Amino acid sequence: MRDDAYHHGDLRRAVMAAAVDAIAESGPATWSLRELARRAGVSHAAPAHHFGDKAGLLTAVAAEGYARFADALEGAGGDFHEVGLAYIRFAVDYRAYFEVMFRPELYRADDPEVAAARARADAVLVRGARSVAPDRPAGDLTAPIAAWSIVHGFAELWLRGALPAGLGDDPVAAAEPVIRLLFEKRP
Amino acid sequence: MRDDAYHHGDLRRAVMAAAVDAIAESGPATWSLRELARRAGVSHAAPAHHFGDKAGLLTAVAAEGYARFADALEGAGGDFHEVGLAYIRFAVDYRAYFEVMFRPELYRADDPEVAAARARADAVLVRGARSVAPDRPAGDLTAPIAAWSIVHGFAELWLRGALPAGLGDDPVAAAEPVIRLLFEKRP
DNA sequence: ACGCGAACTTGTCAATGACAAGATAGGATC
DNA sequence: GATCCTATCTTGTCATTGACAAGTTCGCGT
Repeated sequence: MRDDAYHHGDLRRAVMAAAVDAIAESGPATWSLRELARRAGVSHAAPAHHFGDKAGLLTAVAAEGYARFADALEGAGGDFHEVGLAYIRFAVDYRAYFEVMFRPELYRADDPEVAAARARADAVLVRGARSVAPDRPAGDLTAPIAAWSIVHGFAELWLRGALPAGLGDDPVAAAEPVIRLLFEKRP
Repeated sequence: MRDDAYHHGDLRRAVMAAAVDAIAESGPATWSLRELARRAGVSHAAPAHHFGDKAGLLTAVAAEGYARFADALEGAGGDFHEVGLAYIRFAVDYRAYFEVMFRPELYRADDPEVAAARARADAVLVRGARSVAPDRPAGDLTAPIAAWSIVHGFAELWLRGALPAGLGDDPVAAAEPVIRLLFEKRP
């Protein structure tokens, strides 16, 4: 509100945004709470009030990440081909969230808000992955796991810069034929 | 050698082993150089002599990891089905190495020793992955990337504990049908 | 015997995460 | 309008850490 405000106005959101920026720039371990506080123009202990400690901040990031992730997957349609592309698009567009989400040692994975959003995302994956191999029995998790693995692996490898050059700069386009390989009709 | 030895004897190896243990226990960020020094019974600055700084130690871990990784893949036979299972077996058995290797922001990825071992592993992957879709032209990277993605994704998800229960406790056995799904003959 | 370099120690500094205790604002209640 | 009250933020402090500098010890070659 005011420049010299004792109350920042929306410190929680400001610190989270700064954290996401910092993580996207250089990973989830190169910044400090104190640096985020400086960026937000508050004292070094102000973030602790909202998040408790560093793990608390990362828990909040993971919770928001899983919520956005579930939204993205739910909005992608029932076919896994599209769910898979949405998975990869999320990983690239919301890289910071994605990197935190799949590093449970960084935050409190048993946080109820995190668990709920994560369950929502998992449901989309299991449901959508049936289309990979519709002939398999319902209890067989082979196809969902194969589908999940291939999109997750592609996303991780892309983010790490491990994939060979020559794929272009659009990860979703590059992933499209890769995912299709798993979907091709079988005899 | 001697208990009160000024020279530890093999500090480099001792610190590396302690680091690998610590990383396997609780990730690549929860320990400190000083703690490793304490475990090895040396002063807080002794590790720096061998590794320079923390990134130097992690670079050494990554280099040794990639070397062992390349050995494991090369010894798995030419068929990608077996290479893929070896990939997953390595990720689980040498979890600490694997987790560092695929986190280039933690170490100096341009280190020549790292780059050489990594190139060796990449070669096995590209060569072996041809068997996934032998009908594709040689320059087409779709099949290698699909194969790499599915095993890497499975390994990551397994390590993170993200996969549903009910798969048993043997990741290699659990991965076997998943990988086969990608290999099934197509019309 | 001697030097010389590698291996390790001691000492120090700024930065950090965590915590405790105090200050302030802005609304609720009377 | 005065008073309280609670969320929000500050100031101050402590142990720990990574990094660096300078000194010490060892063992090997000559």
